[in-house]
Amino acid sequence: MVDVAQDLLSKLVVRRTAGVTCVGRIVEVEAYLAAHDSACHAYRGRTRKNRTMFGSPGKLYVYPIHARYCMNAVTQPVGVASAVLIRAVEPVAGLSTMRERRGTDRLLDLARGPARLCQALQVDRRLDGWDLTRGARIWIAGDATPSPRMRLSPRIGVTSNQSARLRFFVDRSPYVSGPRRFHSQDR
DNA sequence: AAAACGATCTACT
DNA sequence: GTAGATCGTTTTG
Repeated sequence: MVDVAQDLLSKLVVRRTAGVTCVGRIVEVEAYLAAHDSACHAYRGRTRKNRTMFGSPGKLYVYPIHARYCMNAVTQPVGVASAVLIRAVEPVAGLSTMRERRGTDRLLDLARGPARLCQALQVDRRLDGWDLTRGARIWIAGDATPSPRMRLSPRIGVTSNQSARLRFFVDRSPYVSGPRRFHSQDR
């Protein structure tokens, strides 16, 4: 699970909408660990809102927060409600479209933050439950980029289980949201 | 039907 | 660094 989160770092999120393809390199993620993690949306059991997390792996879990949306990849077998929150990507392609959607020209503000990147990639709740392995609309792609140096820290914005270091981010990337200080070892 | 709640963002010192 | 805005969704009466 943690290894899945770490493996997502430096992979690409590809988002295809009518006539436009936007791509971002993942530079920051957080892991949420089902039953053992009081900060996980699924901690208190299955509901309509978190049902995607309880489903099969490889699905997109989109949830609303503070009038915005954030996206996760479901990672574990059916019934184990773990997911990886994608917190920030480095814009790689489709930048002009991302600027339009975000309403800013500032490169660093395009996709630095979980709700910002959803806005830049035009992801909302209609994509909740989408199959990321389908290779359409939105999916994850690898590339030949060598594994970056990775840092760990507590997760951002959670009010419980703050001692867990389940935030992973690319060392020295300017596209990481929140504090870039780290509390632990690299990979 | 009303109120409360955020895994946040923006603008401003 | 932080106060205030924000609004879709869930929870409560």
